[in-house]
Amino acid sequence: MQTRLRITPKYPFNLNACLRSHGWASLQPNAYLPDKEGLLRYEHLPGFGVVKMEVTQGAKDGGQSPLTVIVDSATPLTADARQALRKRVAHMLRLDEDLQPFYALCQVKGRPWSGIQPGEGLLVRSPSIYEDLVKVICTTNIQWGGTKRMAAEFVSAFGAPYGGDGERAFPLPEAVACVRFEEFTGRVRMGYRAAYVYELSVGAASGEIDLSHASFSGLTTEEIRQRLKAVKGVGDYAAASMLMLMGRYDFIAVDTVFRDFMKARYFPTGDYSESRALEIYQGWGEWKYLAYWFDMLKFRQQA
DNA sequence: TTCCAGGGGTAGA
DNA sequence: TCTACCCATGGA
Repeated sequence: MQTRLRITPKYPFNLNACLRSHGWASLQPNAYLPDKEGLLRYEHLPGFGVVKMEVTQGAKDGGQSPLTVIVDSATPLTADARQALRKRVAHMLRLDEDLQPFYALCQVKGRPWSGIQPGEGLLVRSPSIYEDLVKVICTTNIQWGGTKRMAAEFVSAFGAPYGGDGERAFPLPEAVACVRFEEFTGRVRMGYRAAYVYELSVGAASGEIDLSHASFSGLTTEEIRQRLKAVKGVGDYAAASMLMLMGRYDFIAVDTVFRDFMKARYFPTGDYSESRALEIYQGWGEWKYLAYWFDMLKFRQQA
């Protein structure tokens, strides 16, 4: 059963540029479709089931060209499922996020930021905070290939299946919480991160850890940061990454990617220090992460 | 074989 | 608040 949904972006948006700008689009249950310049994902809609969806955009240069979502499901999409899916796609692609103040500041700051096309390079995220938290924990102290492997194993071991070909949606915390820790570590090789992901899943399933979007709305960035850091396995890097995914750009996630870029762009003589590196983006206020992110994207494009 | 990766928790100062 | 030390796992 196939359904086509059409979503017109409220602001300029370039799907392909967003999918290619960082790795989130290729972490299971997501996959980047290079030939279609689109996104494939298996999504679990509670009360309905698991669907397969492909998101593409008509115009290659983005703009406000409509997005097409082709949804495959075992039974016809209900009105509720259709609405839930629209909401999730919009959230994943940040279609409702107003970045006009950031783009205006970019024009003031000049190169390379003034060269940013609105809607390019935005960071794709997951429909749920739980999924992003698990994935961010799986980026810590490991190479990208390891993160992809862990996401794939986690989905394969605990995700709800779509059809019979092995494709699965991202697991719900309840699916993890209902097995013992020994079984969890036996099915997914996450190393010492396993304890963090398991504890997070048990807490989210029991309601002890509230990861609903609503529970974070209205909080200051610092309040959200403190809540995130209360999760075991989440330190400064992971909290900053999560804040970015949640649309708060006040903090920069300092990791090897940040350090390597800063050394290449601003400290080629080897006098790098973290505090001096962070000072460079101090004037960007609530847009520091995006300033750094686009600085890096433009630097890479140039290289 | 050794090092270290898109770090974080903990103990001790 | 800062620093050492330890943490599983796999790629280089």
